[in-house]
Amino acid sequence: MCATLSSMTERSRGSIRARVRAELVEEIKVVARRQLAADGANLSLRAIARELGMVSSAIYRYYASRDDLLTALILDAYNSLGEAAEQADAMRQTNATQQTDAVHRPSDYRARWLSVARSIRDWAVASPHEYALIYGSPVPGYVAPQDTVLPSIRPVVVLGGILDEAYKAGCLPKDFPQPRKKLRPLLAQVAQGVAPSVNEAVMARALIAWTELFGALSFELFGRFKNTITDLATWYEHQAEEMATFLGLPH
Amino acid sequence: MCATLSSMTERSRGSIRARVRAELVEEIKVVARRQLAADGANLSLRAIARELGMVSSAIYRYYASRDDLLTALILDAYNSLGEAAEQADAMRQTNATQQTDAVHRPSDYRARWLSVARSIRDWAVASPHEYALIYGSPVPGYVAPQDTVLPSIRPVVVLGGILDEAYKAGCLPKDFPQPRKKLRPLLAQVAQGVAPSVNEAVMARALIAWTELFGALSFELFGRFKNTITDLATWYEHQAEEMATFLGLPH
DNA sequence: TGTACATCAGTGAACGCGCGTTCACTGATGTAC
DNA sequence: TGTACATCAGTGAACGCGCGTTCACTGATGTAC
Repeated sequence: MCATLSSMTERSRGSIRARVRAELVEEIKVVARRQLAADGANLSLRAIARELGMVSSAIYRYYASRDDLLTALILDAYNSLGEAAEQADAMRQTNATQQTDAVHRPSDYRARWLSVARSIRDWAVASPHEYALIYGSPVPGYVAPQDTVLPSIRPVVVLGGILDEAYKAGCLPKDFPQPRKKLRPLLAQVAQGVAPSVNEAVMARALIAWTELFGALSFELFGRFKNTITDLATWYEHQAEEMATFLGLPH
Repeated sequence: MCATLSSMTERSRGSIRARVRAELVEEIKVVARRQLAADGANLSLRAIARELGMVSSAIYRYYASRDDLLTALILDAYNSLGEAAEQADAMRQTNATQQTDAVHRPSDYRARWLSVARSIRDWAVASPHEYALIYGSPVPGYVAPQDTVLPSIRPVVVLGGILDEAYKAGCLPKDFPQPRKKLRPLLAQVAQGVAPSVNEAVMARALIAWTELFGALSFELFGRFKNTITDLATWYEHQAEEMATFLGLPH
């Protein structure tokens, strides 16, 4: 592994080329994201190439097709949202730990829930077109490959983790209304991947809360609240709190 | 108003032409709707003309532009959903009235809520592309004209009406958590147009329930529950019930 | 250190297709006297 | 009832533009001896 100087030079030159390539791979996505803003998901390789001062066929050195580029954008969006949620929770968690010396107070779970919910909206408001890409109407003719599944559930995993811990700590009610029998095995399976110790009733409410938050973001970002609810940040905060209460997260 | 025979003949011939015209105005929309299914909101006048066996410029006898046609489709979608909701409520209401001779039982409001919620999903599942048109990501470059606003709130008005009556009949709790001060005037204004007698706290929960239901439909129709929740009808029903409870609608 | 070869980024032309919209026109249907 | 005129649906060509993708190519960068 210990390279000679000359081969080091060669390698670093090699890695320069690789780095330039990686930079262009990124820059194409940056330009593509900017185009999403103007034209929705109908992105045009030719327009991207134009903006980069390249010939349209040059894009094919970096992405095999338009759909490939779209997949890359979708993956990025999922991961960037997932990261935002994970970081928000990690920060909130360490803060809480510092304060009480690793003993969790019941109210921590609610604070973490709210903090993650907030981070999700912050991300969505900052990147509305990426939000539309992953949570808006599906792009006609485009089929998401299988490897978008894991990145796509990262935020659910974060929220699920909070509820899982809260449940294990005995901080969630156990008397939520039971969903119908038909639903229980389905909910149990979802719980297994997201909040393994939680029962079906809590899982059902978790999904409902999750659905509500994303419904709220879609309404906000797709302009359904124009001229009615104008203070959308406060309104979202209120919803996140109502949903925390709906889940039985203690104050 | 009593026309002579000859002028009758002329008029009926005239109205035949008008009827043929009206039929084509409709048929263009029918074909356009079918295309929405295949290509999303990027509908193509040329493709529509092709399917109708016309030349592309002939469409302009019926719609001034592509955007005009899109507006017509959006208006139709809103009205068709609005009608479905209104009818569902009207039917449920007359049934209940027949049974108890115009005296409303407290449980009627919950039944009406559930019935309208169900009708909204039924409509959405039957017309997924029209749903995407009005509740999916906005079409880039397209601005909805002002006259879509009224049709677009018809379902909210139906649900609002149910809550308004329930509230007046004293069937809804009055101790819901107060939203923050900042939100109250906004909520009061929404209530004024939809459920005038209801207070801000109930209005807030109504909006949350509404948001949840539409979030659920978007998740379902945009394929976010693939391979997880498979019995989507039952799952929606459960959500509608949880939201009815969230609103305090009595059993 | 220098030379011969391989890799790879980017070019430019082409293929074959799509689109919305305008415009002068033909010919049928409807109207007024 | 019959004729002269106006309305209107639909045509076909054209304008001016867009697109994704392929392919043979040039020339620079990197690699192996």
